[in-house]
Amino acid sequence: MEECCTNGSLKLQKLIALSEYLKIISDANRLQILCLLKNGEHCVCNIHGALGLPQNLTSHHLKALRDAGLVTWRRDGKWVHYSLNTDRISYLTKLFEQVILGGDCGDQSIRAGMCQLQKA
Amino acid sequence: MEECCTNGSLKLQKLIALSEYLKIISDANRLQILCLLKNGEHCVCNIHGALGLPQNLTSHHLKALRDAGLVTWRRDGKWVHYSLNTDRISYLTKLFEQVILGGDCGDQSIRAGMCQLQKA
DNA sequence: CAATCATATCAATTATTATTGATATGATAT
DNA sequence: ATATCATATCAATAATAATTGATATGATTG
Repeated sequence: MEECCTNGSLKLQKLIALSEYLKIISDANRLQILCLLKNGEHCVCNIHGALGLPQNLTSHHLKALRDAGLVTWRRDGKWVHYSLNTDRISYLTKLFEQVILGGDCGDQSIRAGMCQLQKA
Repeated sequence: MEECCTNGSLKLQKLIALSEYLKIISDANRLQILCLLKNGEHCVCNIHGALGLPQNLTSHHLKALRDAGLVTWRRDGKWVHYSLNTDRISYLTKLFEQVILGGDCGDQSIRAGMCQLQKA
């Protein structure tokens, strides 16, 4: 049976995957980048201009988003344009719903309202 | 007009609030705690037992979740039982949807596909 | 009230991440 | 080819957060 808190269970794998994504998007600067990209693709210069971040820091955060697969990019002459990877955003959203909102933990070994130690 | 990337805008405030929540739940241990609490309230002993975490570390993470308002607790003799604050979870979910999925950035000063620097 | 149990707090350490400054790369224009 | 522009990378530092060990608190039991 699929369990929440058991080593190696599918639910735990999903939970850890979600945790990794959330670490990436929980940075306010990166979240702003994602938000900005909702209205279409932008070059790095626009992104760091809009957010008031130094260029290298912007690149650094974009790399994190790229590595997580949350954005894609294309080169256009001197410029590089970034876009949302909407498929990956959807996947992240699905994971969020499954882990945070989805049914109960599934761990039958621990029942609500019945403290294990209370029995002893 | 409500903007994404402008100082003090409502969207930015929401974005920062979301960022704070995500920092709390992006820790795998805390995410496991939340997941475990989906099947009802649990005492600290069950939580640290189920996750295999030391008692003090579990308390530490529970404090973070409490401070963020994501869980509530009640004392029951020697035990303390924690539960999800489902209202707050719903609010977090709403924020997530608004910031991540909601309409575009709203920042008219920067238009998709048109690099500011390109004009110069 | 002394002992014990469940939980919380605190200080110290370790680990992780963000930020900065300097430099490299890859493209275009002169 | 050289200069310049846009972006990326790298090393160093600064800032944050997780973990540990020791101790405190609050409740219960004998």
